Amino acid sequence: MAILDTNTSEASISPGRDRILRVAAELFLTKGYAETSLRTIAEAVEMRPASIYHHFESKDALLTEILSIGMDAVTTAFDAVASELDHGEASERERLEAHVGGHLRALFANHAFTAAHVTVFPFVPADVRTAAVPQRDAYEAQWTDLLREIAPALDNARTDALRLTRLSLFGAMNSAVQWFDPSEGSVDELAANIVGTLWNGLGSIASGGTD
Amino acid sequence: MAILDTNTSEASISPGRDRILRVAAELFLTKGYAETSLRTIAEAVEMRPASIYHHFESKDALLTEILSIGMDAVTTAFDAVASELDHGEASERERLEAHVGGHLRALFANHAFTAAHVTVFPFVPADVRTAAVPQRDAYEAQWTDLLREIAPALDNARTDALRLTRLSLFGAMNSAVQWFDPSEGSVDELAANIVGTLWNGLGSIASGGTD
DNA sequence: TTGCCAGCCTAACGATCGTTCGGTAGTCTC
DNA sequence: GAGACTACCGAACGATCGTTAGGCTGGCAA
Repeated sequence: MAILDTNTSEASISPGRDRILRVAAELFLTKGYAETSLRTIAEAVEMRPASIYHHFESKDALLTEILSIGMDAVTTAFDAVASELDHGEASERERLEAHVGGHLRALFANHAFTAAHVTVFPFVPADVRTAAVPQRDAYEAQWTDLLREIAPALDNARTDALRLTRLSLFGAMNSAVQWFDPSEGSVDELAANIVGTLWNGLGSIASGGTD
Repeated sequence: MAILDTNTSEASISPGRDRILRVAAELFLTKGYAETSLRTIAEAVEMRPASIYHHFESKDALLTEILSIGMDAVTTAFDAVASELDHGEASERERLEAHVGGHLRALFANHAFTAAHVTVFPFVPADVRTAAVPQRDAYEAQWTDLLREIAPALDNARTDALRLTRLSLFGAMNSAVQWFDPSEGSVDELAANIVGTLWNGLGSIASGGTD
């Protein structure tokens, strides 16, 4: 899956450009956007600051593309899982687990790009944020629809249960990026684990019975 | 509950100082730490930049105190709930709901101070971060212990279920700060809602049965 | 009345920021 | 081999950053 050549009509893969994107995404993720200077990025890719402007219009444009790549990765993963599921007859739980697995795989495969979305997004310049919002909202809507299909009873405007469930799920999935090491454990196992927790609930294993 | 006079041995409440803390916390939360200049803070409190240095040693020191106030607020809330629960005989679910309510109340009462912890923390300067880590870890441990007591079966090192549950719960609680309006709905209802979702699980209301 | 100090000020410091201008090597085309 | 283009560079621009030095002012203590 070619994640790095977003909105490039031709397959014009520039090693320098890609390197900048990858390194900058990593730095933005770990240090923050404002905290990462173009000189830091340039040093990390063994270039001079001015050279970055040959590939990107501005620092903001660089960030915008990084965020877009990240959303593309998870959106593509979601669609791929959805079309796979179309063929068979999967249970609700299996559907959910498949999508969680897809999200997690995209998360770890494009680590810095997708994770940057989680941590950096609240603080990016207003222009960059508004540019990224539609893509984010669309992905969010895909999950909302999925959860609504799986558990229609959640869709109660008064209690916001659907929203809460989605947020809990995203919280669990996205925070995994900060502690789970895919080289040590299987991502599928992690997905099964997350869905299991969400599916069965705490009540089923509480020490004092099921209330 | 006097949240604002942390580590001040005497009750020396300075209006100017408190104002700076409150406004800075709000700005750090919404715009980010590096993105918020001392001149912006000064303007917001109707002072000159230099005046801030009469109250705080540096920008980092200001942030350090803000983070500390935030952790104090939730820790104090947790302890208060715990000592209240000591008297009666609460069920597991009631205990959990009481603590979630306590966390949420502290979250909304000291909005900017506690919420700053959630969004800003990953990017704060290294010195500030290491200073804040012990307080954070201690609060995290309180919740881990609580969840372990409520559902000992979660404590399985292989599957990380305990960790996942805590992260899901924190994800749901802390993200509430970004969309829940305490003037429109009751925080207790929100707590009951969050715990209800976590307790019963998705399986109990899935459209296709309980798997 | 004098002295002190908290609280805030003006003015400026050096450092660092994103960005731009005018190049120079190498490669490819005709 | 002339011209064009890609990829990069050195050097500098103005703006903004956190921070500091030194001064003013009003109220409280002696």
